[in-house]
Amino acid sequence: MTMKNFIEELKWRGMLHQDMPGTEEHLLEKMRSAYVGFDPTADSLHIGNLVPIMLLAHYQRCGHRPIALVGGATGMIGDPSGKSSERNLLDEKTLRHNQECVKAQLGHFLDFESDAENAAILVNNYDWMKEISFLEFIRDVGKHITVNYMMAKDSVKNRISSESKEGMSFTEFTYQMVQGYDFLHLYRENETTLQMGGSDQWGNITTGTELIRRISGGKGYAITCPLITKSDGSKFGKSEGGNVWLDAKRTSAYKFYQYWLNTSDEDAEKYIKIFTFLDKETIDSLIEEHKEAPHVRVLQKRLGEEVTVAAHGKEEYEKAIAASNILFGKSSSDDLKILDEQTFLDVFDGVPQATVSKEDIDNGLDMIGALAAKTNFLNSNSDARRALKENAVSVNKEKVKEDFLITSNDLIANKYVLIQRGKKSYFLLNVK
RNA sequence: GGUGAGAUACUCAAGCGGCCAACGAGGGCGGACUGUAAAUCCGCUGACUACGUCUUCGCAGGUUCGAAUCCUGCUCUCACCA
Repeated sequence: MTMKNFIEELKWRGMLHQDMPGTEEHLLEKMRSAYVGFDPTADSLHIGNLVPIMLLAHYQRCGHRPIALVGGATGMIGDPSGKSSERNLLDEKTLRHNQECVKAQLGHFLDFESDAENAAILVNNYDWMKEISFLEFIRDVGKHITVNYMMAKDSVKNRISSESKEGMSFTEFTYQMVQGYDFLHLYRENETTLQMGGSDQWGNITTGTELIRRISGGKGYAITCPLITKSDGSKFGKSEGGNVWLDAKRTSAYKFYQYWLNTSDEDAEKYIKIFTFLDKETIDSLIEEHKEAPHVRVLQKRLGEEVTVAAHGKEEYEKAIAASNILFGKSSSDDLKILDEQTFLDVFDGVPQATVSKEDIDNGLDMIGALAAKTNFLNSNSDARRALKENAVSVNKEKVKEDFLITSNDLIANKYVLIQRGKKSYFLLNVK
């Protein structure tokens, strides 16, 4: 089996931040195993985790074996990297639950199932860490690393010195040892010779290679990828609602797709290389196409498609497209009325709702009542009047005036009325 | 403890007896334009039974036909001096 040059691949995709000398040659020799750690602090990964996931996925496509390590043990300690304060600890039951969820999500990107030589493996460091006693650990592992070495790491320095008043517990100080031990363990058990991670993980990873060298006399390698930024300076992976999660229950496929679609032009060029498996020629021609007609947003659309299909599947992606067309396209009230109830609810998932009685509708519901008096969608009747005067209000996608009355003719699926203020705020009237 | 300055809407900040629901800026919202972007332009931004009425300018009283504006007390903030 010939290996595709993984380092080469990372370079043109802009995913290589640092690599340990000799890594490229090491990977070209034959199939190697590499791992990335995932933190099971929640029952879902978010798109911030997507970069390390893609590292593994690209790695597998280059012919190597990816290992996803769920940090059951390390998650109990908390990584001090980039954290200014002590972290809360999770109990074992929560961790186990989270691990199961994370595992399912990784399956969308990595091939765990096939019997190919380089099928992905999932491991949990709790499984080996729980057997080790404290005495054993400090004698067999701790003996090999000096405190001086550990103190020199940025993650530790930042917390102990300078303006940080919080200090750092012994537990967090130990973190790098525990993570380092993972590498040693995988090196011994699975012939894992490479650890990858975000650039903030460099310090932790090198503690691992150090342990491998000192204890086993072997050689471990390291690759880090840059932290993903957004050109406008805001944080990647956050929308108004908080994190963008991979779990559809937390972030609907529609919102997930929208997040990618709203990427700025500049970022889209970067992201399409990182978050999709498209080859260089395809991406180059897409970028070319995008430059000629930026308003068509081919880059954003393709990016959204690739990532959404990967994370949620083709069907969910198509629903997201349909929803997007309804919300942002030139859809009319007729388009809305065709929708079945379930699709309708999916599209307007998370939109504020209020219930009004059937009689109100039969008598004809005036717009002040629909917007404020009976529903509290807007803060006050004045606000409602203002919105109407501004020509901002639509019922079922059609602009209405102050004297409009909602009647049973306006019901969608016989029980809903869609009200809008402006382009972006939607309200759903539920008729009972 | 002493002296001085201040407290105005989401934020900053005018106003210092009637023309004040309160200038202006930022923010927010809406409209036009547009690519579901950026920039730009325009409008709105206390409430209500709405050409009018009511409640708001730290809190409580008072003077006056009339107070955010003047007086008294209180609370808090800031600056300077002990």
